[in-house]
Amino acid sequence: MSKVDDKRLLVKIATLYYQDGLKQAQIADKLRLSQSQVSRSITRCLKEGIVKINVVQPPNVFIALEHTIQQTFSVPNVIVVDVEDNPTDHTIKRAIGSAAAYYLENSLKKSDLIGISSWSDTIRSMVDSLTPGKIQAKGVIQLLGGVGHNGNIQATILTQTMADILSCPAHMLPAQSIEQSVDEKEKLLNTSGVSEVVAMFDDVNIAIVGIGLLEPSNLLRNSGNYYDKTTLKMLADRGAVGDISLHYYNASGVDVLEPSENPVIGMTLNQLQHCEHVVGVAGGIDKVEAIKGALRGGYIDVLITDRVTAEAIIRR
Amino acid sequence: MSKVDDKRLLVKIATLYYQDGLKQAQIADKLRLSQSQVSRSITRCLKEGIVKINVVQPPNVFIALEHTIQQTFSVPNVIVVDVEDNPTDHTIKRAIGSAAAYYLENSLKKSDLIGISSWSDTIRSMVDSLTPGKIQAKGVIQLLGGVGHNGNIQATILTQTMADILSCPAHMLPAQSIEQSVDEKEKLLNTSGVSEVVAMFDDVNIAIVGIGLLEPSNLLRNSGNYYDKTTLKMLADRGAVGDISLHYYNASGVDVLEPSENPVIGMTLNQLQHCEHVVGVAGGIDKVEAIKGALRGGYIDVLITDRVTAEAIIRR
DNA sequence: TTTTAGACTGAATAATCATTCCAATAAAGT
DNA sequence: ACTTTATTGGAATGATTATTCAGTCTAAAA
Repeated sequence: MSKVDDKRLLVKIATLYYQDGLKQAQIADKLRLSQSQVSRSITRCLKEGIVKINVVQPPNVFIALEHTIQQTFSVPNVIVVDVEDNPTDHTIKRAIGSAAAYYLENSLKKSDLIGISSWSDTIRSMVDSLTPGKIQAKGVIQLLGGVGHNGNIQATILTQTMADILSCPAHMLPAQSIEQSVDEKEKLLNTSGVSEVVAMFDDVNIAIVGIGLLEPSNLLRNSGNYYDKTTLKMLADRGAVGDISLHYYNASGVDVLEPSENPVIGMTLNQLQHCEHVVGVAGGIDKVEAIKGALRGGYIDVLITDRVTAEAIIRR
Repeated sequence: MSKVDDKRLLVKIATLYYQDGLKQAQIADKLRLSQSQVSRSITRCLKEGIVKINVVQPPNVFIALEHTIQQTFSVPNVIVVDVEDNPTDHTIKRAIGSAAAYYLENSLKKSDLIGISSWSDTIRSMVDSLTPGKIQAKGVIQLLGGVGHNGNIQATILTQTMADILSCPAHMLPAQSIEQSVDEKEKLLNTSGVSEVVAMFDDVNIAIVGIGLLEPSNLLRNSGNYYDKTTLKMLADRGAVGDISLHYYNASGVDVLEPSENPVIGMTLNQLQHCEHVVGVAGGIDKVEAIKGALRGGYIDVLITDRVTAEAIIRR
């Protein structure tokens, strides 16, 4: 059989298969071949470029960018949303929040126990974008203390709102974010109300976390729940580039504090690494190094960010 | 939630499946979906044209056939595509459309102004096979009126779709195909909207035209844009064997109507002869005489047809 | 409000496809 | 001429994908 005839046969098979939608068995029957031959021929068509499959990339969808980040940092999934070229902080948070809401609404299972790190504007924006009643969860649990001594209840409200939207119980963490001392923390960890919630951390399926800078976010600053200048200086000296739930890590993603020196009540970085599914939401040029650190630390399973930040992440 | 997010997910799934070769189960796992969802999404991608599968007809399989037609009719180029022995009309149109798309994608320059005669199933099929974003053009212009009195906008849509695929402006011809009378036509030719477009006909580099029978095509019949019985009879009496853009010619390829009796707004046969590059797409045994006429008239620079029709063309 | 039709979902299963295995044949080397 | 090695074909099998089904939810209609 000549090479041309061979090729013609391949084209014929490919046409019948892809254009006419025949099953391999039908084609085999028609052309007096075995089904396996047809299967092999189709494979060959793909390899030899007789059949071309292309995925049309609509503008403002950035699969390639996502792919690059996934490869570079070994993150299972990255979602990049479109923003204009000089986005405001607010625009970014809205875009990411909306994408995160979409992601959650399409992937949440009723049996999921969701943990949220409550001091993030982006997560707040996500909650705003969620459609109440559309999906359910098993529960929402606060991954970081949020009842400030100065009567701040923002974080609690966020958790409760989300639980309402998902028609499930909310589990609050009745503690400050940062306790006075490690001793204080230990004591609190043994009080009822705190201990039950902390014990649930290991059951959290999905953790939704923001990624923060050394500089505290607006929400945090207003709450008074953040480290004092001296400690911040110390963290900076140890190379901290960002935080997740107030646990600071360096450029390689390593926690800069020993457990014994950490006064924060909340899910630890170590626990996060063992959590089944961690969704990290963060965007903005200033957060690039913080995000990279989080990725390197292997804390994130899905990164949701904006185009401009994503482009900055892959630039060295 | 938003349409963009929805599409983004589809594109991502399609990319992972077709480009990265992941199994549906792996994708489901990665994106936290069920395998069924992934399968259904892929089907949707195919249906919505997010994924395009093209079977490339290897060129020059029928060199002898092509060569004979070129010699016999002095056509610069003939492309013959393979079809089975008793092809359905639909099969033929798809095969030719796909070959035409391939031809276009490999020969179009960014500076080309493309004219399409909009009432052809084959051209529609070609447009379906084009991959959006793969190539660009300067513009797409409608060579034949397409706004029917009965609200028909098919032709307009085809032009617009093609322009979108080629990322270029579309130039519509806001007129019916066949006007009430020659007077009516003259009047319309002077209205703005029509005159600008008609003036561009001479700048068209590449005209893509179907070749029609005296009997109107399905598309035309449905639109109501065709001659009445009496006129058709008259055309037949004058020996009309086929048409290009509703301009009818006889077996020798000579226009059967004087300019003064022609109520059609669109590129004339004379203009077509002077057009740099005319691609004629047509197939089917019933079209043999119409195709021969078009070839004899010297209207076609590239004929794209199917094997069975080609064989019939060279049989006397 | 209740009803009904339609649209989704995921689990299970049916259908389809890819691959393995082995025998047969052909090509190349000794 | 006779191995040896490579290639090919097809049945059986294992893997993957599409579809069905039963249940849930939504939204329109009564």
